[in-house]
Amino acid sequence: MVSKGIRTRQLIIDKSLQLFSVKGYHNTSINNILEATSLTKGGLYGHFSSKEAIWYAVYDEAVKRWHAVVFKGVSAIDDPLLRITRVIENDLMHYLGGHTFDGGCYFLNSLVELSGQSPEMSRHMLRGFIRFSKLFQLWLEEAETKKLISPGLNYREIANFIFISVNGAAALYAVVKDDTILQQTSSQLNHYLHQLKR
Amino acid sequence: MVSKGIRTRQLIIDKSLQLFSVKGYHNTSINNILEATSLTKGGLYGHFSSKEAIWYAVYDEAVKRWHAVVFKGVSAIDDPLLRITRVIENDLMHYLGGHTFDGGCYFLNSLVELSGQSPEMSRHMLRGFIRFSKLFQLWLEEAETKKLISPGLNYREIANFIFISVNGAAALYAVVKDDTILQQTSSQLNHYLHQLKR
DNA sequence: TAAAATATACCGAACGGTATATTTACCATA
DNA sequence: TATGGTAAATATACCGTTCGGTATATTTTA
Repeated sequence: MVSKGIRTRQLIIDKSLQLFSVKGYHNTSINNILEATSLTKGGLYGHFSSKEAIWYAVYDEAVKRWHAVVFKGVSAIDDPLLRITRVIENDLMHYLGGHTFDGGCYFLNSLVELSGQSPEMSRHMLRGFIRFSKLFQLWLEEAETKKLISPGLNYREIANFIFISVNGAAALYAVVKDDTILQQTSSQLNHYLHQLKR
Repeated sequence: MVSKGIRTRQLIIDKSLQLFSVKGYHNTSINNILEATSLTKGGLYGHFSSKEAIWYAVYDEAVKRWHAVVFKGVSAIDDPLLRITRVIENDLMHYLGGHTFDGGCYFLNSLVELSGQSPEMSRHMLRGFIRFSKLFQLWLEEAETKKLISPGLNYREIANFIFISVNGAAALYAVVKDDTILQQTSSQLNHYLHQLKR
């Protein structure tokens, strides 16, 4: 049995994650978190030294959940292009469409909210984004060596474009809350990837 | 000479627009606006009944400025596909890249921040987005009747995809602050549009 | 000089955070 | 298996500050 402290800490992270992704970081108050967790200040500040410390813990948790959804069944796929297709579909249909987080995409929300505010938190997220984009690049290069796509393409540009489109879809989906947005984006990116083939 | 009241009102809008787009709505306080405008509460609340009222006025002003940049020289273009290309380029290179607003794209920032918060403000923005997307659809239909693109395409899907990609680029550009993001997105969307041609 | 514009002083509430008191969980020992 | 001691976990009460907003006084404009 995991200790009570650990369980409470996880509860704070879980509830804060939902609150941050729905209301945003600044507009979520410590009191909101206390209400959601049925804790009091003592119970919370015994686990985290500040609101910002909660955010970092929440970020790690969010990455974990996102990763579990988006990379499900990917490693078993041989074709690097199919891997990309699968990741895009997982991200759009299962991560976003499956409402992994209530308020849409925690990462995009945090990114937009904090990009003009906290350089440190922004850089923290940016590193994650770049890693994601780099993975696409890697798979595209693998596709070229396997002669699956036309040679001489700009992989960084393509990878960034995919990443950008998926995030743009997340932004729009958060407002319209219409699954066709996700399906359409998935379909469009499929076509896009298909044109890269030789 | 325009009256002093009108000038002050405009000053409040101008400064708030910059603050909102950099810090976000919730994290911009009335005091921040007072500092930026060198006003006091009386001077501000004589022009606006609430912080939210300021937001709506700021939104209108932002639309006006965005419109002026994005549709510059567009009406003179006959080819509907070239009009789309031009709008995309204006949006990416001149609106975003020209730093029309200090903190990136005021619309995307507001959308993401308020989508889980204020249904009314969200709907207000959504209407603008839909109008923008509908314009692309209109131009795509025009392109079809002029036999410039392959028939039977899903214009709503294509229009949304363009819109999504441009907004995704805005999100990423706000953090990386690297113009190549804009150039790459522009280039990718150009290729994308090119493939629609018959 | 009347009206419009702005400043001043203040409101209750909520903010993030802390110091201290109290309760609860857990494990060694009986 | 029961119990006592102790550290971990949580609650309570409070801090100074800032929040959006208002009522009223003063100044400036026209």
